[in-house]
Amino acid sequence: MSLSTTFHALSDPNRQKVLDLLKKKEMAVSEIAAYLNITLPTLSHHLDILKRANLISSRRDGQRILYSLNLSVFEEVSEKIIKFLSLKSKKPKLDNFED
Amino acid sequence: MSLSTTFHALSDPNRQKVLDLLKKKEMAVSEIAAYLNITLPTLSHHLDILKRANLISSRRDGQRILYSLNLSVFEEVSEKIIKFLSLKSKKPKLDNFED
DNA sequence: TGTATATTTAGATGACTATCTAAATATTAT
DNA sequence: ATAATATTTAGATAGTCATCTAAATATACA
Repeated sequence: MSLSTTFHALSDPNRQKVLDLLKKKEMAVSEIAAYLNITLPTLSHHLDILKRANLISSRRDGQRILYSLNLSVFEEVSEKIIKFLSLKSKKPKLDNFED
Repeated sequence: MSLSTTFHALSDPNRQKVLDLLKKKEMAVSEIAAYLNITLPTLSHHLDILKRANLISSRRDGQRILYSLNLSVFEEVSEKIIKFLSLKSKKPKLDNFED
């Protein structure tokens, strides 16, 4: 997953809210929706983007589908971003950019 | 500046390269261009986006325009992003999102 | 003053985004 | 089986994005 894909996934306020919610606990779609002013299809779309960015996962529980943060991936990604933001990095290997 | 604006500014690989270059030193547009496979107008556009996100500044030096990282802002922004990425954050005040 | 160099602005294009309503799918309960 | 609940998919729309070429602006040099 490229840094750009990750940054893009994080660049929408509704997706940021979703992640903030899922940091606390696993949640069903309609439960998440209660915190956002968007329709369920739109939320579904955002969840799909976060899923493709590998930041969250889902599992079915009866009628509901529960979404949760991909903890380990999220941490990896955070590391990567922090490294990118770091000013002390000596050799930015420009040719090695994934993008 | 909202987190979304910042994430968006960071979500393009060419802009990431520009920032990585400017972390090292102040650079003229054509100097930066040498590292990227885009035309000067496109680079100019990216510089404008980074500038609007308050991540970089420019000053004229003769014919050239030198771009540099807004060090203090860049650090502030990094802090903000790191806080957002932090899993230990207790109370994500969802209603207080800038976005 | 005219020419070369550096950068930005204007205008266009095709791709992608967030959003919606309506319809489809899947599960549970009666 | 039928109805209710939960979520996703389909299809449309208006807006934004990265990119380009061509033209404009600004500075320096001869």
